[in-house]
Amino acid sequence: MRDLYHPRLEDVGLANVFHALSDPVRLEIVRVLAGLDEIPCSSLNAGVSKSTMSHHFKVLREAGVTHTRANGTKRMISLRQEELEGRFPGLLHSILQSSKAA
Amino acid sequence: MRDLYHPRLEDVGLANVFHALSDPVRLEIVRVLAGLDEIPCSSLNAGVSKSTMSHHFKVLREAGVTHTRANGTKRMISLRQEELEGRFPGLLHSILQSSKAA
DNA sequence: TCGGTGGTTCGTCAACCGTCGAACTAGCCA
DNA sequence: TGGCTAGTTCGACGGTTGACGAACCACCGA
Repeated sequence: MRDLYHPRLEDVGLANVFHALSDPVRLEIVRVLAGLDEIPCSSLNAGVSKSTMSHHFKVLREAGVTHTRANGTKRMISLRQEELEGRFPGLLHSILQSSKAA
Repeated sequence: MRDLYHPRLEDVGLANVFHALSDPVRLEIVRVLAGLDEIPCSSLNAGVSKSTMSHHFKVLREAGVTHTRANGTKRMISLRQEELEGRFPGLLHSILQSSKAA
């Protein structure tokens, strides 16, 4: 397993974040992650294969949306909530509100 | 020229909106449109060909983000600001804030 | 009626996306 | 060591995207 690249949030563009959120599977991941602190990747299941999930985790991570950390054989994933708030104030909150409504 | 399809906003998913905003050209269009009431399409120029602009206008329109209306030989385009606010409260505002910051 | 203007549509292209299964890797525990 | 579990990587696939130019269409004004 390679190194886990996490971009600095100041290097992330808004369009990149939107791209990461433009897939229903990834949007659902973010929705579930909200509020929770840090959960193992394995506890997320969107009905797609694990290689596909791995791909989606990578997209979210490289867009600066999530943080992933190795913990034994597991990966712990979390939202970069505070950092996102600093970079794009109010955005995440309204996304979560909107996804709740939809 | 065909009819201009505008979806009902209740039929639009959040992922569709994000997809529409995941392209820098379209994000810029939305940014310019914000605050302005209604402007002719021709006054927007993002450095791409007019067929490409037409394509982007269509994507935004079909994602429920903008409204387009024929006016003589011109097309008038506007943000569906109030409707979007009703469907996804706070979202557009934070998008505009974030795009201003970025 | 004819030309110009403003947009759309079409066909094409290369690039990218989401998905999968198969193969692989890394850590844990017996 | 050997097997189990969790996840990544790779290669392939079918579909979508963003871009362009060429052709077309609709309206306006002369």
